[in-house]
Amino acid sequence: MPSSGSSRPAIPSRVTLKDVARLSGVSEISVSRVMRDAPNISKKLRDKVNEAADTLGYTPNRVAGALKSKSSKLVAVVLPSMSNEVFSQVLDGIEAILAQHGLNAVLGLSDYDPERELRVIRELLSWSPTGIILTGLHHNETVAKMIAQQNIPVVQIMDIEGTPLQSAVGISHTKAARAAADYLVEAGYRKPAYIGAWSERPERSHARRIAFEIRLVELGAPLVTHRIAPERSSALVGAEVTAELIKSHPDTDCVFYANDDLALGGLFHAMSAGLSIPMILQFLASTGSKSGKRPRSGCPASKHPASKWERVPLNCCWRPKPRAPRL
Amino acid sequence: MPSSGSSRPAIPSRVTLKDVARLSGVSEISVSRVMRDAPNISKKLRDKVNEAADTLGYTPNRVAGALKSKSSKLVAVVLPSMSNEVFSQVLDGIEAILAQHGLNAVLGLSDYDPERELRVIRELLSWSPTGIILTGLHHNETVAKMIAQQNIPVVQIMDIEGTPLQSAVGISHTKAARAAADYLVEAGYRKPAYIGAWSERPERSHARRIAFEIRLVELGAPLVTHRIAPERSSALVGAEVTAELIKSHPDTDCVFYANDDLALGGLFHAMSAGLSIPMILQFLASTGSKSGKRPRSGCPASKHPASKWERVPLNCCWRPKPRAPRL
DNA sequence: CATTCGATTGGTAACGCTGTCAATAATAAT
DNA sequence: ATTATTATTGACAGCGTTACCAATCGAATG
Repeated sequence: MPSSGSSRPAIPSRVTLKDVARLSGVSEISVSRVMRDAPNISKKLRDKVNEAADTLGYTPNRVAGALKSKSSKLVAVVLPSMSNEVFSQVLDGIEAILAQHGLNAVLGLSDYDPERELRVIRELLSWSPTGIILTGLHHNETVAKMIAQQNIPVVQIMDIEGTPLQSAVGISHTKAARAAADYLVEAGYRKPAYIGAWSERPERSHARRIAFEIRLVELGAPLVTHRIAPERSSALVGAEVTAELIKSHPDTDCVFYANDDLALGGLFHAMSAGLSIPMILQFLASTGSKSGKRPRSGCPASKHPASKWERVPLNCCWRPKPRAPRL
Repeated sequence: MPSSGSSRPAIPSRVTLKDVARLSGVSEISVSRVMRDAPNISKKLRDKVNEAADTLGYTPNRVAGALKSKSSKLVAVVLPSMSNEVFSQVLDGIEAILAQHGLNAVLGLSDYDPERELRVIRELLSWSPTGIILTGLHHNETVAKMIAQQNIPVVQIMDIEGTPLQSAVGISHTKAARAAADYLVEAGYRKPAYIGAWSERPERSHARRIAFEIRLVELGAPLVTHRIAPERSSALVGAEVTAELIKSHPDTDCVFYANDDLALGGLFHAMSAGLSIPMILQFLASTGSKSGKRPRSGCPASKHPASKWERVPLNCCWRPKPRAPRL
């Protein structure tokens, strides 16, 4: 109990470093170091502090720490929306790894609106995150400048075709679409069609379709037709558009869907219309459990076997400090 | 540019209140008030400050604000996982409303593990969130105590059967299951089966099954059989279990699935096995676009028509201060 | 005209923690 | 033994903002 007034119940004001320091008879900074698991702490001190902290039920105040160190254990994650299954899986993966490093995700959704995305990024940056994850590679100058000011790592996901601000993790939508075209033609299909939705809003789907079409022409099996629904993608739209497409182009022998839910709808239509769907088994197989622990080699956050240490850029662990060059 | 050394490029250190105050010739606190859109600010002052802030490209440092005010514009959101479609939709909805109020979600995933949930909650609370959203009603004393210490609003979601810490938003899984039983029996089905997965890990599904079974007995159409797969739910599991169940109990005329992906798998199986599925259209219809703006009446964050104001508990807007009683 | 009350602005002191620098003990090197 | 190096601990000063209190100004009151 940090402060106990005698007159009345007293506000159980937050337990701070100071309280722990007082109880354990060491300096505040030492408590701070123990809590952060810094290197070069004697076991004796560590034990003393931990005991006091447990007794008081101390929880570090990350806000104060972030203010002083100008970097928090938060990672800004900016996604376009949660409606697309892809992004919930992405977020799941992000969170899993962040958690292993004691980091937390602060989420921002742009709803595919660049202006809104800008606002969201600005908002999230005001939390001094230790890094930021953006979706896509198309970000304007303002974004670049804002992020540069904070000097934090940026990872852009979902796309790798273009120039990333720093680093990009994703797939080449062009190559993916070409691979799909190759696969279909090799499998013997010659009358491919394409179904997209929401007017191809996320540019990535447009890039995919174009690459798909070009490759098909190269392979001598050009697209029979394509449909881009104006609505957002959904299983219902997928089913309806598929029905219409098959009806007006009965010679179509395969369909490339821009989205998983569109494909699902198409699948429903095909099944109920009695069409043969040779790939359904593959689909089912790929719908298997998405969970399971993903082991990941991280930096050894709590082991400091050697001598001199420094924070690594990600700020989540320590590494040996390079020996300073003598003059 | 807050500080520009003449000797070298100089670190473009963060633009702060002080810089804005200097440029606009007012006090720091006034700048702070303008940025927070506090009441009782003259238009002249507001304009001066805003202009200076724009010139400098000032962005408030939420971390500092949170430290001083002991409350941030973050809302802690603790969900079990992102693998279940339900939770990504829930998160989508949460984010949409929070964004309207200038709040941001900090995400924590418990992976259905109470111990891990505790860690995550502790972690998130260290950011002085302005509120916290938990999943389910079953939380132990420690959680209750930690939250009580911070004195913030708690919303528990997904379930309303039990005693919430403060408030709960969700459905009655018991009633839902009974309603499903009623519906099926009324629709003429008499040989119901049940399929669940992952050993009924989230207690809610267990509650649902029991209520379903009881109601079915009451209605004179007891469960033919049930299957609880040990693996996590997935379409593949749904398909396999359905196949097995139908084979061993061919008289089954309807199935209650614990999860949407299980049901999807069941649907696939049924379709490819040529079974009639009277409800597929309903399913398709319900898979429609999940997006769309959800209008919501919030508190008027930026209007202060009257005289004396104070922060409202949620800390996202102002309300008139009640007149202090005279002695 | 003096007084009151509310509207508007400013000054000061933290919030709780960690970066920086410094001091002391312990150990190894010469 | 003496010096160099490393391991370990501490003191101090803010980080950038806002709570709290005080001051000023104007208009309305009596």
